[in-house]
Amino acid sequence: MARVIFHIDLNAFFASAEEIKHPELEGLPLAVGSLSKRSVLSTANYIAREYGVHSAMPVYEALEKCPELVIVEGDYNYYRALSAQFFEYLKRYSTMIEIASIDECYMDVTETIKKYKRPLDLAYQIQNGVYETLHLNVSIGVAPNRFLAKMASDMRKPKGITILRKSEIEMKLWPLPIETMHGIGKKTVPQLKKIGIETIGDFADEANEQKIMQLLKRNGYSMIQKARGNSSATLHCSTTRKSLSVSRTFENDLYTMDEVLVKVRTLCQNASDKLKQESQKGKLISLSLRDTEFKNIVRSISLPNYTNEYPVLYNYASNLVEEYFEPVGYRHIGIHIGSLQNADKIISQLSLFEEPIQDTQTIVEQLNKKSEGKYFMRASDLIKRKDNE
DNA sequence: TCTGGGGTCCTAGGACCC
DNA sequence: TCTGGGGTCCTAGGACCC
Repeated sequence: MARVIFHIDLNAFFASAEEIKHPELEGLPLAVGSLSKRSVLSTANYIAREYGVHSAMPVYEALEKCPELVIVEGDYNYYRALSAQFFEYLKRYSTMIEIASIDECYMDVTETIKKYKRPLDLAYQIQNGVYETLHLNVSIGVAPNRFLAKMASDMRKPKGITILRKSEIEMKLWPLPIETMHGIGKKTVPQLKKIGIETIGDFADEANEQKIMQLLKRNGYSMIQKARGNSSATLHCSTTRKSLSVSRTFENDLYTMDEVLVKVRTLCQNASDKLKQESQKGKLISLSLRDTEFKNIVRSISLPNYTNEYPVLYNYASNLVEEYFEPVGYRHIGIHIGSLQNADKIISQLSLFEEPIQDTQTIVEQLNKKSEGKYFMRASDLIKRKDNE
């Protein structure tokens, strides 16, 4: 049965949120970023965009394009709270909501829309309702599946409502340049152009199918189906997070291991705080290092137990640092915690199989004992020893 | 004065087990 | 004895998105 999917997108969300907080800034070119020298913009309002300023643009470059640009330091707790209100408001229209990011979601309104005379009435009601309740503008795409709804909401911004029926894709979707296709990024675009794919229509064309499949492998098939209007209408409404990360770019590059360890300590503390706040524990820790040449390495290790304790995280993270540090100059460090589980669930799983529950204190003591007399121990050795015990 | 921070998903090779 | 195939886990890296 055909579904009706809305894709709802908050327009220039962070910038609009700042205009609510600071009404005096309305009418000025405004961007949210950070004032440190290596920062880039998160969002620019539509006035700033007229100067060619856009998100992910380095601050210095944005100021070259628009010297009068007002840059506000981001207040992400405030944005998260506002975003939660936005999704809460939408729930009155349908509980089948897939949150795609802080400022956009998909909503299955197949049932809701039956109560409306004209299908677009619901979209207008939501658009007006969000503005009246939260003073935020949204664009809405209306389509039979997720991909088309997303493409539709992108077609008119800000404050647009766009319907994209499958019968209309030849006219409305296929003429668009391939770089506007959701899921095709800046690495793939030049490769596609090389084989003569310039538009979404070219991508959907059966004559190009073999070439595209060769280039994009397995992913190619589902992308081709999307371009032909055949993507899934099933929403993923679960909100369980799978990983969590904290990272920082530093104003000055770090050249010594001690400097790196100091930063890693703080990042692990932050990661631990966030995990505890959400009652999550992780079983995988990764350290990412970006050097002055912008080369990234990521080194990870599976932990013997789920944890959210700072001493444990730091122990493994510092082992990774000591194992892989090179005096090349690092501009960015990240700590990533994966394989997350709800903390309560872990306990019940353990007791179910009657495995010994090792409390954090014990682990820390063991780790400390093993490190005695040594400058450091490789994380992999720790795991091996654990397995042999 | 080059290029943030927080996510998701996919691929691919090797280890290891049966 | 010269060599299989399937499944799963671990690790590294990369593309993409907002």
